[in-house]
Amino acid sequence: MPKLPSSSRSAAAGPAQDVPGRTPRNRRLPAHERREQILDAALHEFSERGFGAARMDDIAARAGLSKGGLYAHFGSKDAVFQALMQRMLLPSLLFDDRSPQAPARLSRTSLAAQVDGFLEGAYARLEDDRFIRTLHLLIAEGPRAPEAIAGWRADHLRLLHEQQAGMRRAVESGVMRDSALTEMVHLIHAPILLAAVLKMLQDDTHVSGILPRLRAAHRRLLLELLPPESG
Amino acid sequence: MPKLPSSSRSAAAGPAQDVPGRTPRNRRLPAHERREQILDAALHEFSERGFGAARMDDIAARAGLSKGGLYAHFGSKDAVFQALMQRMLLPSLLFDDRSPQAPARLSRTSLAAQVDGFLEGAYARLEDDRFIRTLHLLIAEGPRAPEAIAGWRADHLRLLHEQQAGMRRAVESGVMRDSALTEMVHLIHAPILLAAVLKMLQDDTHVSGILPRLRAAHRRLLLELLPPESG
Amino acid sequence: MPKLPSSSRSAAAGPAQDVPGRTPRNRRLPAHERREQILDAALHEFSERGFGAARMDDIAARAGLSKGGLYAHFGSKDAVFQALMQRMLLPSLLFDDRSPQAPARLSRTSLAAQVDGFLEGAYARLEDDRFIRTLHLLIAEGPRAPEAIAGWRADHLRLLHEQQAGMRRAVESGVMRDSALTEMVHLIHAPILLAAVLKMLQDDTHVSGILPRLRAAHRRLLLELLPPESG
Amino acid sequence: MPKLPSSSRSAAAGPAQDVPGRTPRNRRLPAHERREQILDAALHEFSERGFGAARMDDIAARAGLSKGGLYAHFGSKDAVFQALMQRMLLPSLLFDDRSPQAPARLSRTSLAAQVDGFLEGAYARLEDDRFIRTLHLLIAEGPRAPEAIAGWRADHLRLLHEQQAGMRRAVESGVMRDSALTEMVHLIHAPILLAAVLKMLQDDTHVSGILPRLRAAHRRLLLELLPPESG
DNA sequence: AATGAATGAGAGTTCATTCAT
DNA sequence: TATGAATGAACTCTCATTCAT
Repeated sequence: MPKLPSSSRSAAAGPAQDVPGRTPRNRRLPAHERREQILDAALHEFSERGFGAARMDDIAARAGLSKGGLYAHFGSKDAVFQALMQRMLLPSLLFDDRSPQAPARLSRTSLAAQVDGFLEGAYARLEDDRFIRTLHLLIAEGPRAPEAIAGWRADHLRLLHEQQAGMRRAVESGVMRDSALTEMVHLIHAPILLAAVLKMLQDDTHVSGILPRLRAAHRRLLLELLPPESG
Repeated sequence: MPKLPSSSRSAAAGPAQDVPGRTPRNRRLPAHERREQILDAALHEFSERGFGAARMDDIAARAGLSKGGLYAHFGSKDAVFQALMQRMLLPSLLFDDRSPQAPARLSRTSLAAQVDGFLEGAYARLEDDRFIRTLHLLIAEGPRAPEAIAGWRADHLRLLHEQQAGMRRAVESGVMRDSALTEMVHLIHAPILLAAVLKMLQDDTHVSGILPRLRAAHRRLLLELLPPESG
Repeated sequence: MPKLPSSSRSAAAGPAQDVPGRTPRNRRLPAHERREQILDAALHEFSERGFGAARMDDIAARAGLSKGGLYAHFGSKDAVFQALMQRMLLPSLLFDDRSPQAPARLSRTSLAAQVDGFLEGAYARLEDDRFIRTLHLLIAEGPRAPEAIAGWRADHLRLLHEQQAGMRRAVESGVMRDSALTEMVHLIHAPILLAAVLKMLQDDTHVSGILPRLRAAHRRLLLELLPPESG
Repeated sequence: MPKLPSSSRSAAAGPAQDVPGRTPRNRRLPAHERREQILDAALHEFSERGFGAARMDDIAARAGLSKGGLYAHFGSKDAVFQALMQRMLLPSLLFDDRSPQAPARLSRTSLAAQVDGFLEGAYARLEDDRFIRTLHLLIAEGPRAPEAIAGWRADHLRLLHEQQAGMRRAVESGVMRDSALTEMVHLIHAPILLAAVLKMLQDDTHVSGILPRLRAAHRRLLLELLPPESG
């Protein structure tokens, strides 16, 4: 029986040594750049292995310095995590402000264009590995960083409220129909979250097969329900 | 920067010692029962702390035996996790088969009833702590148990395919309208996943405030798009 | 690093599960037979893995009963070891009394015959796996069982003294020459010990190639030095 | 039956705590020196208790660092053992090259001198505790480190072949007699192995009483058989 | 700022031994 | 006697953190 070293490391996940010293040890980097490199490395390791299983050694190696050097920038593993959460959850990471709102005087054509702009932004973000990793980390380890999460929560609520208000105005001004979607903007975003979770759980080939169809159906949904009744 | 005591244990989760000897050490249980107890305990500990931070001691204590005794039933922490995933994902996790399908000859009334049945089942499950825990664990630690996940994937795909086929038949037979929802059943389920993720991330008071409104809007969405054109 | 299950078990030695339940669980065997079976199993496991690494489970399984059953016969792992040593070191395990001695009136012919008898016995024992295992165990773990070893020591000394006395008489009576070999009988046995140790350390093919040549040279040595000068 | 306390620890060997902090914790030693200290400590512990019963804590303590520090130098207990075997077996363990060979033009006097040199080296090594420990470890735990052993095997065979060839040349050039000893050099070394094994198994007082006599007889054996017939 | 040897508190795992059945 | 679930004390190994250099 081959000796499996420890059991707290997934057999499925490749060892971090496979990507040794991604950054080739640039000495004495400006502190700010180093912090960014470290947080990039931390995002990778945390989302790959989870907070508990990620090792400071691996984060340091991926950031191109030694474990000791890492501690010159962050006082603890938790500090790295908190800082990462802070950076991740800067406004509009999960949602940007391009979701269909209601600028004055909106022709149907421009509504379709706006929907397409929204979808383009949202589904493009799904292709960004960092976005998926971030969301995964948020879901998986969020409860570990309640304060950081609190910031995200507030942000998230504010954005949704703004969008909801915009919807309401759009309906009142007649550029959008009153529908389930304008009643709860959550419904507009739900398919994107679904897609993101699928990317976390299903294999890539299946997801990349489904994504375009999901996007098309999502577009159809929005264009079926958002435009005003007549025209 | 405040120094966190040990850093690898969540500050949010209370220590397991707070609930000592939950099961009062029933000696010599039939192996089958013990396994169930252990998996129950494991679900609790894993979802509370994550796989990495959960301790075999705590799982054992919660299951009412010693750590050594635990190892008589599962050869490793990973094995516990695998078995847990196996057991959890037997009944299709995210969906049951009550989502709106198309029995022959369906009046609009019965479609509404069917929609309500679907929503009732889905949103009731959201109130089940075990469901949320399980889904959280699936998302957070899924990649750790690729084989167990593979089973879930297959299940999930099969169910979706069946539902999609049902939708197609319903459209062809005229009991449902051709819409974004019938084109991609995913869109029907997306709001529920959104709700589940909100439950994981937002505080309970906010979520319980939103949930009924989300459910109402979800219902409205389905009833706006599913029924056939005429009526 | 692939996860190796435990580290205290040699990767080179096959797991004991490979030979599961060598004896097919005969229930309620006479105590004496069971003890013998257990000691056989223990000899195998101890010599294969060493005392420390041998497991009571494996010994029990090899003996055809459960761990609990084993403890009905021996109170502890040490007790098994002690009993094994006792049994192993019954007189003349390592040496028998056929080494060349001096019966009255010994022609040179019969000396050669006696040498051959001695060699036959000694080198035949080298082919006996149990002999090699026993000697290996004696060397490897002897210090663990000082009392058992004490018995062997006494035996060993007594036998050598007898042989030495026999040699002296043979020289005095003129049937053997006074030589290094008669001065120290140890020298007569040394090549056999060498062969045994080689069997423990070198690979079988090499040893089986060397053994006949060693035996021939050993024979030549004895016949060169033991017979009286003239004739 | 007297119950032995823990049973997996030899009653004969004193606990390592009796010699606490043998090395007074020199912090930050160069890695190379530390490795040597660790291997020294490992030789002691392994040979005292056997591989299985030796504890990493004790090895670390004896080497003057903490258990964790030990693992910075060797990845596992097995790795320590392998490295130890490697180091131990570099200089040919059992034989050096001073065994009687045949330099050109060798008078009988110088042959005797050469024999004495050989015996001096061999029996001096028997007084070296490290030699006995090493040999004991090789016999007792050799099968655990097949790769390390492979190196030793090759070495051992090479040395014997060279000696054998030297013997053949010595016989052909007439400086040695053709005898059992020149036919198989093993016979020359056998008494030394016997002495070593006796040191492992018999008590010191007995062995130190026998050793000089064995050495004398060994000398006599060589001088009786090696010199050429004439004189 | 950076390095990496060293620490030390666990955590996972093993296994001799016990004991209810 | 026999079974095998259960115990608990070790033991190996890990890793966040410290600190001499």
